[in-house]
Amino acid sequence: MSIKGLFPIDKWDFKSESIFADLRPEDFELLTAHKSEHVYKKNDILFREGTYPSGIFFINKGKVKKYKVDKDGKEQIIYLANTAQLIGYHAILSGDRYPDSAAVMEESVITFIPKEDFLKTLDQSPALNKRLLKTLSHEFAVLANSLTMFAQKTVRERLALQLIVIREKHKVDAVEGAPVEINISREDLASLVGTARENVIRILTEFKEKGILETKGRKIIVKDINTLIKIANHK
Amino acid sequence: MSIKGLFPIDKWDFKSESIFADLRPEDFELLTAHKSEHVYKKNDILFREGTYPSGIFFINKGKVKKYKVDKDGKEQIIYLANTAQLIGYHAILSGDRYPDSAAVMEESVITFIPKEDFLKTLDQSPALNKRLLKTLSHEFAVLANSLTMFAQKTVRERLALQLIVIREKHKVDAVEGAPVEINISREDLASLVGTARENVIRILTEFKEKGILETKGRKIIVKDINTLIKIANHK
DNA sequence: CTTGAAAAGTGACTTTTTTCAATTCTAAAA
DNA sequence: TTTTAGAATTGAAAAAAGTCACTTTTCAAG
Repeated sequence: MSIKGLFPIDKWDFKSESIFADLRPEDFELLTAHKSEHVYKKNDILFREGTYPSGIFFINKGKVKKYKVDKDGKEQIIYLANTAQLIGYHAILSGDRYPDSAAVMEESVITFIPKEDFLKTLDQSPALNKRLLKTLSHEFAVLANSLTMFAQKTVRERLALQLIVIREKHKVDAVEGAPVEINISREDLASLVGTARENVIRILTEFKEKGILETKGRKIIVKDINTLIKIANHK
Repeated sequence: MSIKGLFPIDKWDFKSESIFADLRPEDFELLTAHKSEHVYKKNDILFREGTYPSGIFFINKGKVKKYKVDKDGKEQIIYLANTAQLIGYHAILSGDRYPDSAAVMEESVITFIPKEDFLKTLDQSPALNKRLLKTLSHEFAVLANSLTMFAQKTVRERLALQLIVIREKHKVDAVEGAPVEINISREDLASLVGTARENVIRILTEFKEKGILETKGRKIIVKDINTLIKIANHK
């Protein structure tokens, strides 16, 4: 997935290839033996930083934020996970506690798979091992990229970049052809970009005045993605 | 490794448990069948971002920086690797190109293991698979932590934190009992902290005036680690 | 259709960080 | 020991980002 060749999205977001794509039927059987499905409401919490993991979560449909909270309660969003993505496996693999929290951003349908089944499947499936190694090292590269972005880009550039990335993500669940409406609170946007809410609002206003985007209630509609790309790449 | 219980270093740095610790002898044999050892000089480059990986590098003794360079040539250090650490495996696992570059920071002895041997060993060793999954997910957590730090802490706080982390790393190769001399250019320090060199220098001067550290030529000696910890944690 | 609480937006001001243009220092090589 | 290039340092000014106090808008429950 790329925008005019300029913007390889998988440099900025995790590949969406399914982690379970090449499992043998018997492995898939074992993995999903005790799965359960739930509908979560907005703001429901899937897991909390510092607790021990009980299983993994597959997002059938919806949006989930992974975030960390610092001493002052300030939230930092690490990643926005979408429909068809799996979360919560890092802690199980590392044998440690969850390094971050996860909360549902809009009503979502999510499948839970107990830790034991995941680990058992991992023991008997070389394909799953290989796939997870690939996924994790790719995720690492994406995160390293984010780090560089935080260290070197201005808030304005980071916001432009995130708007592009979020818009791409929204496409997954969007109606074909219709303009993509980005539905995210200014607070979450600020937390994703790593700045204050007021700052985000000011820059959004500037973008609106320049015709780069429009708002419809609280939703954001990108009108001029090329300028947004230019801004994100500037420096 | 922790400092007064306050500061779990493995939250800020990768575990130094050897990745090869629990390999069977025959797997270790296969892995090291075609290894080669070289002495690298300061500023030698091990690999460059965007190139295809040819193997993995084990640091027998020395210091290596992993970094990314942006369009303007500005360098961002992602990680400082030390004696007994392994680098360059992410790209091989992801099946992609190197996401960052690696350069030697001081004369270093480094063992090279060809990609083919690494992959073959990976195919026949469940222990290596397990260990790598554990390592990668831990590394991911550390990087997520760094990201949060970049997004939420001031330059002053980040510099304090990095000084603590670097000092811990220097201990590995330091003479027992002697004061730890941090040997890093202001430029590299700035690149690690994600700011301008001048900014680093000003804050170092401030720390010096407050008796938190001393300099000996270009080397930095931490005198009051507790204050440094307080500064790093403030917010 | 109202309405109240949460979210969004504004303005003024402060602090932090960057930038640029010097000058001084350090360490390695001659 | 001297030389000298690269590294470190300093000062001043501009720009970016953060903070605080407040007003307006939105949206969903009643």
